[in-house]
Amino acid sequence: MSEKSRPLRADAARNRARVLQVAYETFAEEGAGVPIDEIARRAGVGAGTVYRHFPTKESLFQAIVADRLRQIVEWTRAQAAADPGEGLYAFLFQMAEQGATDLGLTEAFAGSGFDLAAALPDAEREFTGMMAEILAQAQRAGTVRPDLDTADIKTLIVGLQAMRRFRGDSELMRRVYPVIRAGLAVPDSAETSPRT
Amino acid sequence: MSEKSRPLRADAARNRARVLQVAYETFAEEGAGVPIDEIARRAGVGAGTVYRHFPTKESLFQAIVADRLRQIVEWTRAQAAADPGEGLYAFLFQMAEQGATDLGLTEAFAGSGFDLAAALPDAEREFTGMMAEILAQAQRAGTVRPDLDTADIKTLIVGLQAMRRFRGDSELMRRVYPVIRAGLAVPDSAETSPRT
DNA sequence: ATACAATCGGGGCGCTCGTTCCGCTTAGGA
DNA sequence: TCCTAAGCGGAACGAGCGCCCCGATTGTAT
Repeated sequence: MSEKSRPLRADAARNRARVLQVAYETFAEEGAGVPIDEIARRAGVGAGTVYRHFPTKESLFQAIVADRLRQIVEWTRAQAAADPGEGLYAFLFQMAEQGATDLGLTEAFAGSGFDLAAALPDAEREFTGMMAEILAQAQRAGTVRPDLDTADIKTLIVGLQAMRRFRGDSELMRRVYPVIRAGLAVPDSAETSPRT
Repeated sequence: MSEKSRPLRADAARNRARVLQVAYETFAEEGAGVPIDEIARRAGVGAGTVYRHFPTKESLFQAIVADRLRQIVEWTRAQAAADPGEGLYAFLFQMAEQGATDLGLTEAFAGSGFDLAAALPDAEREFTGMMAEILAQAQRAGTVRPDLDTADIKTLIVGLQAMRRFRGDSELMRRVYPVIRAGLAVPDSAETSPRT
């Protein structure tokens, strides 16, 4: 519908790109709660300039999250193509690491005052579709227990990101990741859970 | 130092108790971000009354978290005494369920703008001590892998609470809890983690 | 019943933050 | 170079919220 109606003046295009870049970094560092003024200041523009390009703070945040999701889908597909059995694990632990570096994405994922599926239905659909693919791949390869679906994976991502954010350093990798990995592996015998 | 300097008037004592109770429920429902006015309204008092009993919003929140931690320590010790091997799991999944019902506690635990150890050093110490006990118990009983410490358990709690909050219903129990349980169990062979 | 101090309530101050407005600046075609 | 409209910045507005203040109220000792 609203393609490039007019070519956008050179300085305006420059500012828009700069705002996007700075907003990405700032949301990653500070989360969705950061004031627009802070983003404007870091970008070296006035608040009005931000609002000319993005009608609300929410829309700016959404634009960045959508872009981020697209990057992750692309990265993950490449990983899964290289090693189908490991793709799901690579994806999972990559998402966990995002918890340490990208607070905005983590919040968007955990649904802290932001409904991903409602705000970005297309991006969410593609993301979930990609998850379904690599999960099925891993299950076919026998590296992940078969009684899990994409909703479970999403839940684990939210948990892993929270853990990663809680623990600042890579201790998480050395201790908790193996626990999760062991939990996701196909159980040896018939029983899925030891008790109850 | 500041014991009961004076007996506190009857209506004042009543209001104080009412504020505490209502604040507990409100923080649990809405999280630490809820306005003091909302708590005052629900308690049927003025905002000034809240501030006479608790000098800051933060101090009210702390009082409630401290109380909550004490309850959990007590409950968990009883569970662990009944079944040493299961105590750690009972504790872990109980904490996860708190994620669904007590947002305030979850935030305090995850450190969302609240440093538990700094704000309530005594309560935090007792809580961590209790965790060390039941973890050692479970490891002695052979139900939990030995290469984990209390920091790992805290990390898992943060993750589990985030997951429980993300998923509204008890699906979590049926799918994700067994994964965590399987991950925490003592590995069959020598290897702790399959790869890398 | 009376008096007085403890307590109460809620309006108000000060600050933060999202969003808007408008007079000034400047890109870029003629 | 000149003109015009696109674009700019940041002051300002309104809403939300923590916390304080003070005149009105009420428990309680006498």
